[in-house]
Amino acid sequence: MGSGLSTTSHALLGLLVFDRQTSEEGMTGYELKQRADYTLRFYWVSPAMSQIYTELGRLSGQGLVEPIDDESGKRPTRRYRVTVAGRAALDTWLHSTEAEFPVLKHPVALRLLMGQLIDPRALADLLLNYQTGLREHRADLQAVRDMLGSNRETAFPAMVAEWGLDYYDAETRIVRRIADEIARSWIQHTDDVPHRRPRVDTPT
Amino acid sequence: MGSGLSTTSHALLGLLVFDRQTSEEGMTGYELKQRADYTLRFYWVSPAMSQIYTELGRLSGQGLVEPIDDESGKRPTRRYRVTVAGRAALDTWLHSTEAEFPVLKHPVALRLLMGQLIDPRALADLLLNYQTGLREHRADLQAVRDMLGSNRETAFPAMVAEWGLDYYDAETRIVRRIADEIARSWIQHTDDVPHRRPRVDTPT
DNA sequence: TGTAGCATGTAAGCCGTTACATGATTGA
DNA sequence: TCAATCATGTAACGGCTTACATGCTACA
Repeated sequence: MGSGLSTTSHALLGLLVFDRQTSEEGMTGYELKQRADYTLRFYWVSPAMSQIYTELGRLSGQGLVEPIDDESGKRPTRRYRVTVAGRAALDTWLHSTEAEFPVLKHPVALRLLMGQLIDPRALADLLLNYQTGLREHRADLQAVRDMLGSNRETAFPAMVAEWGLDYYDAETRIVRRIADEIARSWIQHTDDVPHRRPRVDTPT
Repeated sequence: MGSGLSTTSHALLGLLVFDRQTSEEGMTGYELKQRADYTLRFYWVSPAMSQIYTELGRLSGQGLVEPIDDESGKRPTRRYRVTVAGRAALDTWLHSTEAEFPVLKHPVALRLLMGQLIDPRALADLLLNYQTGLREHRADLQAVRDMLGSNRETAFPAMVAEWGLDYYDAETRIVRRIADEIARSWIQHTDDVPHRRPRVDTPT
């Protein structure tokens, strides 16, 4: 990364730029975490609280964000605001670095790859659980999309939310098809499935 | 993780179980890396060589794989074979741990989220490059799928490869739609979008 | 009164990468 | 002979998580 900042740093910087949520200026680490949980997790990750504070410290050290000690509230908190340098750093990142190809870590597909070693019932459960997870995630993301409405300022976040929804829909269709396929072929040859009875003893 | 092994460890253990590629018994770290590059990267990650050797050392230490010093070839190499305990550990992992929900790190979606800050031309490039990447990845995965043929032993890997292909197809459709949408709305309001360098108003 | 949420951090440690180091074999 | 590929590792370090530590505020 040109400036020595990770993608996560830039993502947080981006959240900070699109502040507009409270009447206060800037955001606290806590608020940042909430925002990350709300949206960022669907396309990137939601860093741990400790990581947020660490990044904020780093960004602060580079002068990309500016801490404002806010005593006005019921309790003193530290808010962070993007500086001009921070805004410039984000622009540079957006315009002069290539976007890497997405990385997908898919434990369900990984297990299905070894489907031969999995008990048919466990396999069915695996896909069923995943379908449930998909429904839940989709619902959460739908709430995000609804919240965004349809005004010009939120057009891009809304677009990305819809992208995510489409992705979940596609994934749901594919998994349903696979589950059906497996169920069918299981019924057809319950006699010769090459599955060894799983020894559930502890290794070593 | 029950046994203290990472998902990556189990993934490598899985590759080792479905050995069947050379006449030799077991696989070298190098071969394992090739296999990971070939398939694993689509659903999980392909660890660095150094990481492969580290994992092999760890698995070896736990008695889950067994090193075989092979002097028969032109040059001595160390092959690794899954032990009975290793096979049991994989079974345990597959049957008694829940599969987490997939994690997607999507730099393109992340940038699109901040689309407002991106120059329209750079934005178009971003999506164009991604579409190229999708085509390339799809072609690589198609080759994997073709290689797998349609016999009983490769049914699961083939299923997962097709899943991946469907995913790339869905993604391609979505991105094309988004790119069109952006192009259309850009043409519609070229009046209120700065034509040259985007000096979007600084917050504050 | 006590629990959930707000709020901020430090420390230990894992997972994984890049860089470094080494050397043999194959084929243009 | 020179580059690419095969082959195996160690060292330094970054990014991120969990666990730990602290304390205030709202509310049931």
